[in-house]
Amino acid sequence: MDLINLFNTLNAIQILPADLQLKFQSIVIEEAVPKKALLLKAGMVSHRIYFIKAGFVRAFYYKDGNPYTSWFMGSGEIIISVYSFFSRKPSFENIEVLEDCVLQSISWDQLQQLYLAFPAFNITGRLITELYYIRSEERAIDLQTLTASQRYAKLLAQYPNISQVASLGQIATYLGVKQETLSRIRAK
Amino acid sequence: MDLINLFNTLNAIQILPADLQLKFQSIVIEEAVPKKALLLKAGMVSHRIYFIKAGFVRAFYYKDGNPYTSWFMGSGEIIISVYSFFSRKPSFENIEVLEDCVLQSISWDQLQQLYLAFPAFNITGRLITELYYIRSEERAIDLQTLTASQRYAKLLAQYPNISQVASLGQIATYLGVKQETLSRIRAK
DNA sequence: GGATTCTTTTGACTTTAGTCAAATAATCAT
DNA sequence: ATGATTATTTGACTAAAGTCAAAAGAATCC
Repeated sequence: MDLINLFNTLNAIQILPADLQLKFQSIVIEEAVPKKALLLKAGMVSHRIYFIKAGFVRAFYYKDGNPYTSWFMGSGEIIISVYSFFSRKPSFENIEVLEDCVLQSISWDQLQQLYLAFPAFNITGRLITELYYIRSEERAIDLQTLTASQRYAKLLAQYPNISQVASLGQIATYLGVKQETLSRIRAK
Repeated sequence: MDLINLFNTLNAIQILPADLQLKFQSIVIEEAVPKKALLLKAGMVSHRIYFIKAGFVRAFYYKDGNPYTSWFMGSGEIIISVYSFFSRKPSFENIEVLEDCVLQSISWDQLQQLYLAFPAFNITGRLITELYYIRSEERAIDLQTLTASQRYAKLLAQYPNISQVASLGQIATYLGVKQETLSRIRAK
């Protein structure tokens, strides 16, 4: 299996030794997941940690009956529903495929075994958790300090072709504005 | 030293065995910290994890020269600048005492020693980290889904006498509105 | 391929929040 | 205590975002 992209992402955090790379080769599974599939349903426990080899996904949750997007992720990124995956409790959010994906993943149990067998890999694990934490803080800071159009510009810089894969409404709830407002931000 | 409140908070997460309680007795230091003191200055690394026995604090950061409040914490709560404390890197945020405090704390090194000597305490540590993560996610969700006055009502429910210790401007930046707007929210 | 459904845009209007300035209230230092 | 400083409130106005409804544009399905 071609794990080059996954190794590139992990090596950027901390270099993976050769024996750990071999171990990955033996446990990672790869699957093609079509648009509209749900990787995680609210109420279920997140069991797997995924790497997006190709494709695009979003996470969303419901509040007072209305859907809100929590985040988007594209190829080269690692996806989990952080709270559910680490706490082993039911997720409040859903993860949905927006563009046909090739995903590579391992289970929570396999990850724990990697931590036991390769203690240095705990550092990578901790750093990934920190990256997620920082991302969550940054999101709150953006909502607190940026205007709606600044947040939209930032999202576009991160995912330049997001408009081709996510709907106006999905992007609007991520930004915290109504879709009519986002349409007008785009127009100018 | 009176660690009853601290033990109550930790026991609510996971029961602390007697020998660990004794260990705490020997390493926790208690200090009185006056209003306006800075527990952490941006650019410095967060070295200690504090328990607020009494008092009130806030964390804030600067963006484009303007201060923004990240969070408030009161007695019975555990405070750290999560990112800096765990990553051992300089903090982007400041922690400021808003009301004279009695703080109990241990250092990062001591915490690591507790993890080594009492492996089960890792679970408490992980749960505290999760609580912080959830708090950060909840903050983003509130900014995304609630109106300014709903956010203010929620803050008041959490810290009913916050107006006595935090200024209008400090609360306003936490809520993501101008202080004139918060003044008008209060008026009605 | 054309009707149906869903998504996005536009328009007119309302509500909410921001801006700037001045007035009032509260706090602090001597 | 009292004058000075700082914090909060209020007013009049502007800007931004929300609401509701309808029209235009895309995508999808027999």
